[in-house]
Amino acid sequence: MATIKEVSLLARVSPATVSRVLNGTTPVASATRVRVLEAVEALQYKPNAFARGLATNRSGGIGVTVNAVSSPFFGAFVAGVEQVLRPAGIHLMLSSGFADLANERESIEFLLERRCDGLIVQAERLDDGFLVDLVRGPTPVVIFGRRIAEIADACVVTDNELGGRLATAHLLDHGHRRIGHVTGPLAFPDARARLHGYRRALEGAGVAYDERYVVESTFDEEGGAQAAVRLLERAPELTALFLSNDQMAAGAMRALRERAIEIPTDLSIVGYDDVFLARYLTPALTTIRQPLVDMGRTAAHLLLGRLGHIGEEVVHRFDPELVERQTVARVAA
Amino acid sequence: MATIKEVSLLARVSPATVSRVLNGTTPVASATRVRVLEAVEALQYKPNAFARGLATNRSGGIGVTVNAVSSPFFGAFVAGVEQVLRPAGIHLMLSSGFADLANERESIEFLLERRCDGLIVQAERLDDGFLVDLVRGPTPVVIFGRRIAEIADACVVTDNELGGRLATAHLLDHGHRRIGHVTGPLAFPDARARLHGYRRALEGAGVAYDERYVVESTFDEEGGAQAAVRLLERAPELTALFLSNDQMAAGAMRALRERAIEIPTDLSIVGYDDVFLARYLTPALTTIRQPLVDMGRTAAHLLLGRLGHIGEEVVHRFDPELVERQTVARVAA
DNA sequence: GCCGCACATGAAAAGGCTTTCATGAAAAGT
DNA sequence: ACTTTTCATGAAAGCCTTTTCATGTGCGGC
Repeated sequence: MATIKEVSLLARVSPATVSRVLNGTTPVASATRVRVLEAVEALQYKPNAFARGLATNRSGGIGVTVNAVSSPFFGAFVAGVEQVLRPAGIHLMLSSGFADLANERESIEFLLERRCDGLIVQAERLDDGFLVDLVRGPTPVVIFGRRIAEIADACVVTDNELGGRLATAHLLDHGHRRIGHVTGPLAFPDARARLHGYRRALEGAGVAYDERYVVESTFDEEGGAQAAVRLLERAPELTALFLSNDQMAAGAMRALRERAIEIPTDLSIVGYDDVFLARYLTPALTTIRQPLVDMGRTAAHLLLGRLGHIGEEVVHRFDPELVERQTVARVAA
Repeated sequence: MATIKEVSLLARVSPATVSRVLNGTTPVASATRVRVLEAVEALQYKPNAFARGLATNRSGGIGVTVNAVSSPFFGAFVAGVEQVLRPAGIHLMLSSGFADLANERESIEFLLERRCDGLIVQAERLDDGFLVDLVRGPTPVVIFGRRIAEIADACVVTDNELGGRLATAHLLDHGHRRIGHVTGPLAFPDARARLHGYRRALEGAGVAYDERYVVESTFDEEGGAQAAVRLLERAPELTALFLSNDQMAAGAMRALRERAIEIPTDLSIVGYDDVFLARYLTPALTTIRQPLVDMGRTAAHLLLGRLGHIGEEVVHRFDPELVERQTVARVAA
């Protein structure tokens, strides 16, 4: 593989000049510039990323941590990130935290050691303090999917409370008054915000919040199934259920079907996330969509800004929206 | 950030010795070793990846290209890869090709320029010749999901023909004789192999292959929907359909439901891939599963082997298996 | 027609690590 | 006890860029 020196020899200039041509740092006489470019072409010269990194202390790569590469979220989000970073010549270094505290921390340290120029972090378990320190540290960081007040302008989030309100309001609009809610683990801010939105929507409609109608569970199918069953045993008068994510909703739907509860005739359901599968459930799931691709793009733009590239104006908080499908029925008022 | 020199000063040794301790390249007297390690600890020293790369010409990272990060495939596969690479201290550099020829080539070149130590490539569009050259080039490469005879030991694949046979045999076993097949674009070797399996299974069961029963389409829902409709118009006597992937099957199911064709009563369906959504379709889709996580792990192991790490014995060709759910009904013989 | 300037370019240092080669001390052999 | 070998360690070169500083050329201004 050719080095800058060989190029400089062929072009009869110094290595410094080659560097200048390639990086555009200093004007170079156009005659010499062409000579250099020809030499580069002839030798198929590609700058050595290590040497460049050593000299500039920048890597041209940014790190991305996600809770789980295999989560359905992840794909759309990373696709968005890549869409903007790739044209900027920046590559992605990937590491997943598998929703485990130690692992998430390790992922980040791993990436940091690799001296990436910036970091996009989607963390579920790490506490706010850690993230605040991280953002205030030397490496530019943007936090995805979590809003932390002290570092709000490093965060790209959706308004989970709004989402919770939308979901609940949709049910209220359809005449439901006894609406249950299965939250995710309340350790997750997302789950808390959605719950809060649920509560506010109810109160806004003059429906009293009843804590018997709320149950906390895990963010997976099994969690949704069990919680739904438990909730209906405890409060059979419920006419609708809002679940804190689509997987949970899917689990609930299955469990209820097994118990011969018709959806939406007997019970209406709203999920959250508009994950791929929502469309495929039967009946198709009414849910709340987060604009993941856009959020990925935004996170990337934000990071570019922090890296000193010309920053676009950027929205930090995205509004989720309701996607109406077939799991909500109207109920007599 | 501390450098090796500062460590060496603190430990009262030369930088060379520090390097030796850290890399274990040369034995070091245990007394000095402890001193060095203590100094490393005290200064929180992390070797500079650039300098190291420059000196060794290795990056400690491997590149992964996939056709689309957002494909449901991708997550499971990458998770497998990461499971083995991460403990080896190797990081992933990611680039997606978006199933576009120019893009795929570019992805690979991008990664190569970044001097990654190895490459795991899942390419859909690139021709065999390119991949052969790539594998024979200086950088270790393993090819995922595609078998090329000349470089078979760099390939990790499933036996798509076997998969096609399994799907078809399952239908035959259930008494079906008039079985349609919607193939993916025949430009894809996977699609060809599945078709071939379908054909062999039929012939093995003494059922004549009828090309009116086969239609080529795209690997997405729309493709599946249109092809299924077309096929049934052309050959209403069909009692079963084997589709070359799950997305297609999902599309077909939806289109058929709209035409009041009951599944599996009126028509049985088998998909391929056992993508996440297969479980969630109603009725749940009977399909062929590929062990993606295992394949990812294997690809990673294989690459490690080529990188000179102790290589585990490795299986290159995985057997897919049938996952029986609810879209196949028995038919009177 | 001379001085000072701008401008293009080169020389060289710096960046942090690995690795080869050399050296000195200790261990083994006679 | 003296030479030979082994072993631990240090000195220094090399990896390839970028970037600062210096130099030389040609030009405009007086």
